[in-house]
Amino acid sequence: MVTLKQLSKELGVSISTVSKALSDSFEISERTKKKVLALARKYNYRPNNVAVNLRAKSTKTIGVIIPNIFNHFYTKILSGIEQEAKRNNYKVIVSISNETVSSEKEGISFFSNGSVDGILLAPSEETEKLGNYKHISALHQKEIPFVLFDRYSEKLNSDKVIINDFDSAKKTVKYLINKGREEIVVVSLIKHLSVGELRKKGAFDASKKITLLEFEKEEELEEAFLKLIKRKRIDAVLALDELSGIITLNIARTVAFRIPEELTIISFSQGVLSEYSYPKLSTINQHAKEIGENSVQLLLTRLKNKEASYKTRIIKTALEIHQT
Amino acid sequence: MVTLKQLSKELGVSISTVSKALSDSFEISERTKKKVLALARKYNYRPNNVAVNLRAKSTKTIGVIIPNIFNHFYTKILSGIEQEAKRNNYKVIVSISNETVSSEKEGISFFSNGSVDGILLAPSEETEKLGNYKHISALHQKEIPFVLFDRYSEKLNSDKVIINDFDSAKKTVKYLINKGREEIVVVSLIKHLSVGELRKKGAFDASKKITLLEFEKEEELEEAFLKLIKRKRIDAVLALDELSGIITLNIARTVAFRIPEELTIISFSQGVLSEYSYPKLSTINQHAKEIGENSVQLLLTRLKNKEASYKTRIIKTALEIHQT
DNA sequence: ATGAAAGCGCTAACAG
DNA sequence: CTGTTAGCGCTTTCAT
Repeated sequence: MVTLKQLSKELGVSISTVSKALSDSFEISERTKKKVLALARKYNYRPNNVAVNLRAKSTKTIGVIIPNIFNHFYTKILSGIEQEAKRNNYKVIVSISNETVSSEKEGISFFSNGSVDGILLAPSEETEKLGNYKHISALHQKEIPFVLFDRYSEKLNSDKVIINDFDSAKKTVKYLINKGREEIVVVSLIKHLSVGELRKKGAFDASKKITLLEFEKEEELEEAFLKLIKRKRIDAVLALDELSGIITLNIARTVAFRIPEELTIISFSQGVLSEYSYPKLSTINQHAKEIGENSVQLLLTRLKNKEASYKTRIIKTALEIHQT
Repeated sequence: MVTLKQLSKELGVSISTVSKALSDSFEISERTKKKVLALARKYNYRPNNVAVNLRAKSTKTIGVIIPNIFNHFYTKILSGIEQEAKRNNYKVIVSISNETVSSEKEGISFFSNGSVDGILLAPSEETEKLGNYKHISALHQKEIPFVLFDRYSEKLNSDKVIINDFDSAKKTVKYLINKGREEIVVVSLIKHLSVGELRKKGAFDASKKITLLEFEKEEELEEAFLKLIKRKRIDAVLALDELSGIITLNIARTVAFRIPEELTIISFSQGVLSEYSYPKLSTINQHAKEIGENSVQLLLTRLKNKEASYKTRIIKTALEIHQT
């Protein structure tokens, strides 16, 4: 990489003259500017980012800690983050926690050395399970601004971007009841997540008369659901996560349920899974991309004003019913 | 963030003493080391990464340009990259090209200012379509090492990590023939990708008697495949990409094909889609994670020795047949 | 209109 | 064993 020093030497002017010329300073004569610009272009000069960062004491980089990159929901959030960051001339560094506390800590420490201006973070499942958020709140001491997205805790004081899980589940159950569905089953594989808890509460807030199937492992859910539908007539399923939705769908089909005529399945999701399932699953779309975009916006706002009070943005969900 | 300067001031020693003490230099007395370490811990001192980078003229960061983050295949590669990078104490910056030349160029220029030590890149679909790789080979002039993964071109001289697409397709068709399948259909939605071309050639190299359905849009493929199976008996499908596989599967089921008894479907894939399809699709697993890991390894090797000749690593595929 | 010098935070060669 | 100094590449203040 060519540097200001090299350019200045070749042009026989000082480094500062070259620097000023390149930033089109009024202090520099047109003639010199032309000369400098020409040579800079010839060598494809680009200011060394690291040096600029050191000088500016800012990196124009956002660190993202994401629990799981195989989950299409987070992938969409990441895409929203990346786009919004780029739009604001920020770079994005990614660290994947794989739902473990240890990787999450690693990621945080990875970012806590001036590599990033701020952090976007969705706590790992393990973190939520243990309820220990000290490694995250430690960012406050380090004065590294951060924004939580999707998952959060009352224990954590910070900006956050979330969806209205409680309301979404409640509204969906109400919708099912309105449609005349009477035997509603709620299935879930995300027992340990804060969002799972909220959705469950929302569903039960709409109706006490709900059967709950909540498990940690896919096979357990499969077994339980199969047993249930053999024993009892049901006509609606609300899946609190996409995987539960797909599993329920596939099992219902093996026992020849007509879907959605005999059995309505609605699933929280943002996935390819539901899109390419057969038949297409009805979903509660979580607008993942907007979650990502809003997280970036909140963080950039925070970077501009570190003293402002913490803000929460709630991204609305949309119920998408597929009749086919 | 606390700096060496601040520590040195509080301790009443010089900056370099603090620096040396923290790196456990033999030049420093045990007593001083203890004192320094204690204060450093108290303030949670971490060397400023940007300053270290400037000094070291290396960023310990890898830039990744990925065509599409919604494709599970690339997501897995990214995960492999991230893990292998972390294992070697490198950070990962991500830029998503969305299969467009313009975003790809943006990404490259984004990285070409000293932000990264090297680049990992899978060219966008548009780039492959246009056959113009100048913006990529320009990295050679800029002396930024890069490694291509998954997609590549003869026009590009570089390290690369690829799968043996030609052989995999060929072997799969042979497998089908061995199993007594006679009417084989090859379906594809990745006409414009170099890998699509290779897979197609491989399939035809195993048998000339193949029906080819190749389209750009999902609907076109759906229509054509439906028409075909109504007109003619077929007993095997090789899908060159996962989407084609799923679409074929869903259509075959609407017309009540028994799968895999009557119709074998095998698909190139690395997806959740095939895993949670019903019935489970048989797949040609591309070991995406290994592609990611190998890309990082090749790049790090290159960083150590910029003069070595270019290497190509071929990641083997595995045929995974599901009987259910 | 141009240049010299300082300083961002760090490391390391050199001096004492 | 500790300190001084230089320099990574850049921007900016302050001379000239």
